[in-house]
Amino acid sequence: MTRKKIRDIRHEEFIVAALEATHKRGFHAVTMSEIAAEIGATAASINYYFGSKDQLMFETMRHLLRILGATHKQYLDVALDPKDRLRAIFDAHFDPRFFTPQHCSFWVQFWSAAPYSAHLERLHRINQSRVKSHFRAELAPLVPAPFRETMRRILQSYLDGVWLSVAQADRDIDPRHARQEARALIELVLSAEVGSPN
Amino acid sequence: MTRKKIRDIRHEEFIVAALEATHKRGFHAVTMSEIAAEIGATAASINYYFGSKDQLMFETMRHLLRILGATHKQYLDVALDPKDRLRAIFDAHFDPRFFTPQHCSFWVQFWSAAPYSAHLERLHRINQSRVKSHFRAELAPLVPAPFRETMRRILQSYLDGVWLSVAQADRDIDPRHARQEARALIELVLSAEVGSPN
DNA sequence: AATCATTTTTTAAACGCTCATTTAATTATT
DNA sequence: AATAATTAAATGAGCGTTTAAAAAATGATT
Repeated sequence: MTRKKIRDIRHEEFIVAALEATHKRGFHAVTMSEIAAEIGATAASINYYFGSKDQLMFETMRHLLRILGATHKQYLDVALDPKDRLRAIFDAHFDPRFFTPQHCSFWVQFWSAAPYSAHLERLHRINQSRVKSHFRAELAPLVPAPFRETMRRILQSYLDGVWLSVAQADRDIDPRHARQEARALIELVLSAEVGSPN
Repeated sequence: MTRKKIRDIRHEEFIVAALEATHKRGFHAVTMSEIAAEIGATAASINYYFGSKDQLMFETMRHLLRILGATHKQYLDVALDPKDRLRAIFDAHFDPRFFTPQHCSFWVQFWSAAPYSAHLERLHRINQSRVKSHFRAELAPLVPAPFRETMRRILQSYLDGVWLSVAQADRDIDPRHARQEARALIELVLSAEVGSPN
């Protein structure tokens, strides 16, 4: 019997509402009332369930991270070789379940606000080191050590950059295309002719 | 006679103050008083010179764009071949005069806030299409047409991503190193073996 | 040089508004 | 009847902006 408790239902609803409202109005501009209105509720009930606005935003980001983690795991489970495992990182980030305008907006704005809140900062650090170690692990069998860190930073910056430009909507959301370009970049990185200056 | 008018002096001072204060407190969190305090002035005088907080932030970004534009021009002036011209884009963005923690913070937060303000949005669109056409022009002699747009998006996303990760201070500011990695990426892109799937 | 009117620059204080949060009461559920 | 969920209204703090007055700079006239 998967009879959900009301508490869990509201939790989910408000998080979806926060994503939608943030996308519409911006991370800082959005108000409790706007978020609540998204599901026909009232600002006070957010505090009843989450305690504060900050906490709601925090939980919303954790929600995104859970989706990302689960999606990543799925791709890893079907990966056949090291290259597949590297692709899995991008495939997860660019999965249609994760790569949506709402999520992009929230994602980018949350991270750019993170350095100014100890609470959010912590989440950022955890996530960042998780992604970093994933990249390192997957690159290990593919790229010789001296170039590995450079390649990792290139891939990781690219990944961040895609989100940024999508959040600014000068690029449409197209998961399939995003994945395709990520693969192109992966090919470039893996085909690197070592040390060809000028 | 370079006797500056007080108006120009204050303009400059407040813009520097805005960069510093924003870096410390965050784009949205920072207050007029904090910015003014940065140079021992008072919030009201910001409005005297700029009219509003929004306008100050707007002018501050224009200031950054002017620095970037001038720096870029310098590099273009000494570029000897197409590859140099492509490098010039990255060299300008990663020039020590431009690539500072304060500028990074402001840069990233400004752009992520831009979609929610018509005023800022306009600045974003102008800048974005400027950068885009620069990339296109410089890539034209270097990359065959069918792959040019993909390569451009890869380079541009990478560029954005570097800023994002620097703003989050999980990567130290090191202009020389940033440039070096950008060159590595350029080499990758230019050495692309066309159409090598799987 | 000195005075004084005029303009520019600066500030302290007041204003008004928004918004997150709290409280106390109401409605729904068990 | 008791507990959980929800809300309307009150609270209070923070902030950008306005205003009116003070202070500083300017410059014309002795």
